[in-house]
Amino acid sequence: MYRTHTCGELRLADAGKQVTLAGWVQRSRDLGGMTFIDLRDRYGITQLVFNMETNPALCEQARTLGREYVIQASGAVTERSNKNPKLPTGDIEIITDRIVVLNPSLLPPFTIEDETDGGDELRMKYRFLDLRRTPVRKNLELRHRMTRVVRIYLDSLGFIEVETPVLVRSTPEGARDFLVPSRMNPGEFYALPQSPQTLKQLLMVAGYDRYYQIVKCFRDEDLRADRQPEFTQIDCEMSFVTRNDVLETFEGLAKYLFDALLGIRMNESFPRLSYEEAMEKYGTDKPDLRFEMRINELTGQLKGKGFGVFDKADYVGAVCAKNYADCPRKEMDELTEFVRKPQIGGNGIVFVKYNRDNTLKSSIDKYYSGEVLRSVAGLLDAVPGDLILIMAGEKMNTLNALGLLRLEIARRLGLRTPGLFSPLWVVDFPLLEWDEEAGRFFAKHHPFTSPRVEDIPLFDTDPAAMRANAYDLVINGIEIGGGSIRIHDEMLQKKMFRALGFTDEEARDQFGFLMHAFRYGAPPHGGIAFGLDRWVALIGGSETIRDYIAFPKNNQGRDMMLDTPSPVDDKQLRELHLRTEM
RNA sequence: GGUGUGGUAGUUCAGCUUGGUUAGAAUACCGGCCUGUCACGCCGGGGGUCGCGGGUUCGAGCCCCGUCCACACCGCCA
Repeated sequence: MYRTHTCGELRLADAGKQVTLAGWVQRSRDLGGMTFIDLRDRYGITQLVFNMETNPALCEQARTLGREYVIQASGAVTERSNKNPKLPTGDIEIITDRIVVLNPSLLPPFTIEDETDGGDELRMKYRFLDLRRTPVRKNLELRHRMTRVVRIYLDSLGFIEVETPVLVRSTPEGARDFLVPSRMNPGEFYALPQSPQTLKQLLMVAGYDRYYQIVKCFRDEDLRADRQPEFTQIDCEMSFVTRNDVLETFEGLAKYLFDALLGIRMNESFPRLSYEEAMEKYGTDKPDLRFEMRINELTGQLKGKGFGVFDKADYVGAVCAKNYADCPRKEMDELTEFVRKPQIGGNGIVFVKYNRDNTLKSSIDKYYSGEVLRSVAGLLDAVPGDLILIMAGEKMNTLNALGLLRLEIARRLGLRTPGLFSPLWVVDFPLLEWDEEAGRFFAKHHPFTSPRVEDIPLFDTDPAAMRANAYDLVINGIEIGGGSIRIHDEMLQKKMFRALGFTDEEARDQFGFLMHAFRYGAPPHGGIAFGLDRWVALIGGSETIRDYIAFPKNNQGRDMMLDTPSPVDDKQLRELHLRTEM
């Protein structure tokens, strides 16, 4: 037995016990006559003490221990004369009588502290050392508690977890697939699943009416702070349910999670916003509702009054920043620069200050009467002290720019309150999206999403106007999950594939297994999938999911620690029929 | 594919605006002193291909061009 206790559990009540601890040397303090060593493991830190007077040989040995040496120490738990209130074990120390070096350590390239001196790159390369740090460990512990809570909740509702294969069939729709060559089937490939979508639908056909799986998914697309090529979904599907059944079931999951992990009670029902409403009011399909600052359309009020920029515009809209009328010139310039960035593509901003003396001041005063501006202020619920920011241009571009401007102002004014969570459902997404480049429609969600029943006739007249039985859970401006009521009828599924430009043969080729299954009694069904990494990062207070993944990939999709992707032997390539010449 | 920021001691950074003596700080590391520290303290020390390549110049960490790498974002992500 290497240890009798962990480094985090001994208290004053344990004083007098003879114990053996094992762990890593966090730090040592050599005071000459005596030496202290902080011994660390997953559970905490316990102080070892060595005295030159009572045991000089051992004290000398303790001085030779370097950072991150793995040691075993035995001794008596003793009440400290100088207690450390910052440490749970700070009332006691171990008067050590024996140490064994289990393994020495090279000097770590960065400090193993809560606030490390190591940069991101180095920490990723030495992730096994970074994982020793308390903040990183706490992130993984949070992730563990979260998956546990998810399983408890879904199990209580009769969901069963079913594993689906990782080697599946490549599909043309959606993200780029990771491909796996088949040795036994020359020239043919498996694909890693982008999600278990069709498999869970087949489980519904099989009658497993409440399924879930905490499952790795793979997408070969460029990375972001909140996107990794392999990530984890909480994947769920139910049979004999309406959209409302699904939303209520998983609103329950969200509430249960926030309560269990953060002690936050969400008593109100989550607001439900249509996609159209979200776009009109917030300029995005994933609005941050921690603050208001809605977008208001002003096209009717401001267009056609002689101000060229607005007259030419397809759309004029504005947001009202509360208590921001004192915004200095420099900040107004920065905001203008912000919307003009190529990624945003705004033309500029017209600022209207609602001064505290009740006057309105803007650069467009000469084009608009006081009454017009005052009515605009009224429409925006502006009061003295507020700042109105107006943008104009093509409608969707301008809404998008106003949406980003809204977030930027909120960031500057500190309105995106950490620790506050504002969830909502966004519903009624468009079913299809026209792709100019490909010259055809693509499914906005995926090709198995059902259209709203009343919109089905539009398949033949106006596909772009069709709304889907799809929904997203959005919290604080982050898309946490999404799903839909699926198509369970072969004919409707065929119609959908035709709308996406598939011939019947192509559809049968790619998704024949699903369409075929629909002929054998497919129940009405629907479901949802949540991004576990994003959700745990949100709860942990970060927007970087890497912090919550034990071994993440970098921007280029590389694992810096394993140093992979990497070349492979010609022999392997030949076996896989990827190389024929010798 | 594109835009931006960065790359200088083991590490995190300053120095670059305005080119000019031996490239600094903190921390880590090493040595010495120290019996109640807990971010111990004090004294001393070692440590640099200024990412890489080219150019301008009497002279480049600093200016210019190219390139590689990291991070953030756009495209992309059903």
